[in-house]
Amino acid sequence: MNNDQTPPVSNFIRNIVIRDLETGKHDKIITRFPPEPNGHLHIGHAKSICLNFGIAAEFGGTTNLRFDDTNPLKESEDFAQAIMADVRWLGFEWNELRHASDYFHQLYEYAVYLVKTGKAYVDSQDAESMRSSRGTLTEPGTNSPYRDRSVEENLDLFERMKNGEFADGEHVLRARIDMSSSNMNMRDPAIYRIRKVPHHRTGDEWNIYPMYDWAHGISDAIEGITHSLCTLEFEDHRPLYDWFLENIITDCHPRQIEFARGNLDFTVMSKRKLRELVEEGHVSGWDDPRMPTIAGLRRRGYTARSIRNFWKDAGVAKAESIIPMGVLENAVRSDMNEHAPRVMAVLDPVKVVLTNYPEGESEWLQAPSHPQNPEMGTRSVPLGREIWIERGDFMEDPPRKFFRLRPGGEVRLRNAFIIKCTDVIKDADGNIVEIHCEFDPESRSGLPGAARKVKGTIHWVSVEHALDAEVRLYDRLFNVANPLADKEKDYREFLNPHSLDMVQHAKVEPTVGEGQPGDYYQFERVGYFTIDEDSADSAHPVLNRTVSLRDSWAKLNR
RNA sequence: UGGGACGUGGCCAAGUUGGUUAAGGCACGGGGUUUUGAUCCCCGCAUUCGCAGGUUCGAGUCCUGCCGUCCCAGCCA
Repeated sequence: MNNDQTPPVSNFIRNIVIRDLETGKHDKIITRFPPEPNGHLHIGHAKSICLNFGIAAEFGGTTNLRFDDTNPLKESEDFAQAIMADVRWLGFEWNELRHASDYFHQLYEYAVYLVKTGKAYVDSQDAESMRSSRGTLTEPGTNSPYRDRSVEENLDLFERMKNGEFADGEHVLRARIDMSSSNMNMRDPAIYRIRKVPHHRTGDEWNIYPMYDWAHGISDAIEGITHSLCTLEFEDHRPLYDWFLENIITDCHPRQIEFARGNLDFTVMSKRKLRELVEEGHVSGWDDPRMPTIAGLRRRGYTARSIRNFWKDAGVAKAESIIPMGVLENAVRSDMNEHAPRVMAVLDPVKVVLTNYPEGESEWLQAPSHPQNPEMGTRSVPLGREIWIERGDFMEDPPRKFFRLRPGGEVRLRNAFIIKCTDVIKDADGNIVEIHCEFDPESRSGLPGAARKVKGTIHWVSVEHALDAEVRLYDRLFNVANPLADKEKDYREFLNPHSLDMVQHAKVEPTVGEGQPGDYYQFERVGYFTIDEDSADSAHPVLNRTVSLRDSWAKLNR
């Protein structure tokens, strides 16, 4: 299957980079991943991370992690720390850690330069006036009455803005470009606003903070970025990005290239909505295993490798797309199939008594940790007279093609021997409480008799030795593919009430007790499960279902 | 109804400066192996590239028109 060793996939950005290297425009590629520390990273950010770090690494270049921390109202060091942890967990290491705030002085000096060259002015209209004079999509804007202030006055005002002589909103520094531009971004965009609030890195040093457009391109130039990759909604900002770099003095002019975000169905991806889900308690936190956040996926059991492979498979292009959740699920299945040790666990247990097995005795069998990969070794699996099997693996009156246990029928116990159902014990209400079986000693794994063919093989766990586990069965967070499609209804109305199904007393093999949080297993015939961080007691582990196994039997019965 | 962008099979997506059989993955269908109805292995799956014209010996690749979808009117990023 796909893995990191797989050859790179062609895409238009990679082609541009290759060409720039061939033509000698650049001899080293430098990219950056520029998150705003105002929330947690999600699977969509992972696409950008894989792209930025991946493309630089492929061509021997480097990537900086740069926090776009220009809005102290929304940002915090906690988010920054979480973001760094997520990037590293995904498997990437930045060349340099930078912050837009590292450049606040340079950004300010460049702004002064812009004022001096007559290309920026202090506007003293209030926000409302600015909005109304900006025009509309089809009508040009009108010039601010303050647009033609003298350079001296602008310089004085801007400095006083910096010095904290004015209140928030009193003035704003604007670039003097073109109020009638068909591109709204060019209608004298604000480049500095007054915000008399402390910044998580610069404290109360500044009373003014640069806007994204001003800070971003210049930060790129300062760092010598060669290719500034961003998402499609910034396409309209490119003329501004270029205008700024053309109107200050710099010998570096990175190329901004836009690509489409990666959307997934059955979830929401906007930071605002994810925050709402957390703050309103619809999920347990940013790392709730149902969240599309990196932290959530990690806790769910997704491996970093599977996420990288997912984005590699999805590709990079400019067409907006929505990728089925099944594709992401397939990426973990594929990765875990290769690496997860196999183990047996019964989620919905019913007791089976092997009537011809000696009472009071038990034994330890050796079972392969991974049948297709002997190098993963074996583990010891205990077996006794009483075992748990999956309730669904027995039917009194089964439909056609049911290969599991039935009255009088035979089935193989995985890694053990063949058993035959001889009796079914029920309670007063007719519920099955116990199933009696006889085992065939000749059919033990390893013996010649094991070659005997029976139609089905089921998993089981020794009653005496079973660990009592809490298993959390996760499903999609929403019950519709696109929770935002319905304009009449709020996306929260589509939250899937069954996205978490807690199983309190699942029975698992003893081996699982040796695992640590983050370790994952394949529960044979069931799915892939990861030990949760809530797992404190090795005798009572807590496991999250990352994803189920493919189930063509269930599909057949749909 | 201003501007910017996108439209290749169910979902992604590759398609070098037009050259002739339209990659690959996922999904799907069929077959085989199998002590996981998993995995794995075969085979199949767009006479066609949003639509309509045009240029050309030849067009997904060029031109024209049309249709559809997305983004932009924060002192957010």
